[in-house]
Amino acid sequence: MEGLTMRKVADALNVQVPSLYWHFANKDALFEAVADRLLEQVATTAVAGEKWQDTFFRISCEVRQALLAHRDGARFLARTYPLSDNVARISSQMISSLKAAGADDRTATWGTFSTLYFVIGFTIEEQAFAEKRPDDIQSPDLQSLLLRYPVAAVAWQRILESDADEGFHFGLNMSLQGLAHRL
Amino acid sequence: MEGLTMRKVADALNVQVPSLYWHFANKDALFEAVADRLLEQVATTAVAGEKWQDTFFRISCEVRQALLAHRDGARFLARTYPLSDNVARISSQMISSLKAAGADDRTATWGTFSTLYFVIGFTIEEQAFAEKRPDDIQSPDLQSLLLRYPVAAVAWQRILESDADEGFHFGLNMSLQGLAHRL
DNA sequence: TTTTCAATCTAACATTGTTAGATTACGAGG
DNA sequence: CCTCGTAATCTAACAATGTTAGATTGAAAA
Repeated sequence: MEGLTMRKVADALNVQVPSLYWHFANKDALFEAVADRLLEQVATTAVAGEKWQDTFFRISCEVRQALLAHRDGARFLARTYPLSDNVARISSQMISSLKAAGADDRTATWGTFSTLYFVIGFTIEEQAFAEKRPDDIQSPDLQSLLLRYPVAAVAWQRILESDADEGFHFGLNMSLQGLAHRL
Repeated sequence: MEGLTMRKVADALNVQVPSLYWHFANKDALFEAVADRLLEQVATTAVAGEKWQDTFFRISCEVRQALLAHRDGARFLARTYPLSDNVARISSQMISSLKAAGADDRTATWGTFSTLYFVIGFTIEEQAFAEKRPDDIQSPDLQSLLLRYPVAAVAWQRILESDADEGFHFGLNMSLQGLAHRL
């Protein structure tokens, strides 16, 4: 993320840097557009008659995969609150599927966004962890930390050894069950 | 976040810039330390005999408040995966409270971190939204977006008008109920 | 008194985001 | 065919940033 500079973008486009400022007000605006592009292929087709749990599960996985597909993808999305076409389309599909199952406005809205907040939060940490250099993992500071917090040490070992999908599916199903409890 | 430069840190400490590099390898390392400091006051006292739901609720609120207390607090935390004292203490308390209620290792670990992922994801968006300039809210582009996605428009209006606490409590209780379903 | 070393300093460098203003390309109107 | 306007790019430069090399301080240890 720190490596994506206006000059590198311009080089990739075979163009000089100031030309970018004709199309985007500043670097933030360009980054916002980049972040939004990540979600372009998510929830492009609505599946008729699908159970809301399946809709939520499918779209959540799509969002996660879309963010994982590019380095720092999740952090790009977290930079700005996106009131964009893509976010509107994605959230509309989720909200509609909940309403079709009888949810009221409040439950549909917060149920949808709470689920998305988990997805984003999880993927940020997943990606930050995946890009973490492994030499930090075995530093003496960390070893002493594990000794002082044995409960956390066990949890971290589990996180290290297990598939990331497992944690994601656990948390996602947890959210869905909590949401089902409201319906 | 973009405004926090090494020079401003040095100025605030009445010190020249290169002195900072004696204490931190680079800007990233300093930022990591800053992010960790945000969580210093969270979960400092364990409440004996507390129900795990109350522990989760209390610590989650403390984390959110700690991040909201400083500009871009949540984004600072999201920059790096923190294997720190503070995170170990916080997660240990949550995991222990779940195990005391009979949860197995897997449920305790992923239940704790899934809840924290929601807290972080929610707070990132809450903070990004709060610092968004209001002139963007009424742009013609956004107005056309609301017309094209009426379902999302209703949801956004609800989010705009409602207290942020309401959404946070909804999502948090949703997670806790989903987690209770596993026990 | 000398030595050592943690901590700070001065000076400089390459890179970054951004702006001002000149230049090109090209379709519309006379 | 010429002219004009404007979308889009360019050249040149600026201030600010992260970072490093190497000199200097100050005080505790030998």
